[in-house]
Amino acid sequence: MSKEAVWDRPEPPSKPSPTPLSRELIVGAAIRLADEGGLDEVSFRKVAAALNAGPMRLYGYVETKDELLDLMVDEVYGEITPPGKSADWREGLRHVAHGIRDAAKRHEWFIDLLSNRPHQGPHALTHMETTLAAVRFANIDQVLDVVGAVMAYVFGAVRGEITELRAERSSGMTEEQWQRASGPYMQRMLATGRFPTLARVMHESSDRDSAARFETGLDYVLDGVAARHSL
Amino acid sequence: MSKEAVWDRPEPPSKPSPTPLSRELIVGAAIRLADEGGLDEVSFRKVAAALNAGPMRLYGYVETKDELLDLMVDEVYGEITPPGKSADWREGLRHVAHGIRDAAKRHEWFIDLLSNRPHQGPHALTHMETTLAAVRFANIDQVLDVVGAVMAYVFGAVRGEITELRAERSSGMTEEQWQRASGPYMQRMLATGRFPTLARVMHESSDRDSAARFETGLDYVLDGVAARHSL
DNA sequence: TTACCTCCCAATACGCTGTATTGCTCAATA
DNA sequence: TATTGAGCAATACAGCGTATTGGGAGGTAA
Repeated sequence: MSKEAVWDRPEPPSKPSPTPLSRELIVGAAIRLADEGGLDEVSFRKVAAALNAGPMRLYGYVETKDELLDLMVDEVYGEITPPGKSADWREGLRHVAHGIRDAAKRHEWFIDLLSNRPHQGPHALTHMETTLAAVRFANIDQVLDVVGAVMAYVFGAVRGEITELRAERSSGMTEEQWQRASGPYMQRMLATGRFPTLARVMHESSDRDSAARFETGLDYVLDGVAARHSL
Repeated sequence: MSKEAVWDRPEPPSKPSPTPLSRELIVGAAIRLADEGGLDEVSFRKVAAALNAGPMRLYGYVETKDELLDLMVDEVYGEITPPGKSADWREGLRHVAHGIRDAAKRHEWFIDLLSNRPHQGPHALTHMETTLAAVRFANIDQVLDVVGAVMAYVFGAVRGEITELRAERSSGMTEEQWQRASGPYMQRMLATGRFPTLARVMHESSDRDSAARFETGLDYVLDGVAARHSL
């Protein structure tokens, strides 16, 4: 007795055309996810899903999640254009500073991945190389000090900007004044009278834009370098 | 028919004497765990276990894990002694800088919690208040710029130090030289000849201790402030 | 052509996370 | 004494990184 045909038999799982994968594709997808939804969106499961793959397939290309994050960081370093061959160390360091700041604004998660592990990817190394090369002092120890200090300032300042930006976004968007943004709690604290200077700052300071503040701080550092080494 | 006695009946769960709890106890336990094993050791389950309690009991005192982390951060701010009433703004800012650096060395996780959210706990606010008050410039905008720049440098520099320290610890302990520490990979990269300045730095720079480098950078910033505002 | 082997991928599984929900037990009140 | 309320423990759920397992396709040997 021949069985009747089953016309509407569902396709067997049907291989949703297993996309060929690569490290670049994976890192790219992870960066896209992180740009859109923050680092929380970067999980092996989600990255894989974005590439029509099962989570475990990624392990063929990337050993651990930490490695994926390292690759993402290095990719960002790759986006930063190196300083030109100008003889002016100030100009060179300014270029580097803005390069990092701009990259961090494009990829807000970048700054969160700084504390994990020193950056030794190829792009990070070339970035370091060109930065060091931009400061042509005779004394190599001085070069290290100067570059180290500028980088420290830049990372710290950018971290602050991003943090502030996130706070504004999460606490109701577009509050132009910080004290309004942090709402009743801050008002109450200031009302205690225990923070007179803080209160004065809140009320009397003109809220200058963040780019200008970044620039001012950078000027302090560069001026300090010039003063110390009398350049 | 009377049942035989069961002499070795296990005690019913027996209430392991439910320790009284408090926010301070919880935050204290969390800090201790983080100091010993890093932020990964701070989970509601582990903190609760350290206090002989079930995980869910903590929710009576702390709303979310983020709140717990905020409390930990504020506790650290509380440990930092404020600058004295000296009239010297340089001295004041130096004191603040070292206070933060020392605290971060005691609690390495502190620096990891900086990017999450602006610090507005009571101790953080007093810290900010005393810091601002230490810089008695007439122009309040200048005060903000200066304090902002110094804090940015300090946080960035400390982040770098901690990161380096962790890398040394994880890659085989006590390698005095960075290039040796990062092992064959770094050697290969330098051997490519693509990083001449980096190579020169690695080989020729004297490895000065991190405290001195921190100090030098801080001097740059303070000198720059003095130069810009001609003090 | 048929049998087998190998490699790649998917599925499953484990232990961990933060936290919502449920249920129990004891103390104080009506 | 009966009832209610509070506080805590236990359970449950969805997500995580990743180790392990299993199956199906492709190439090779008989």
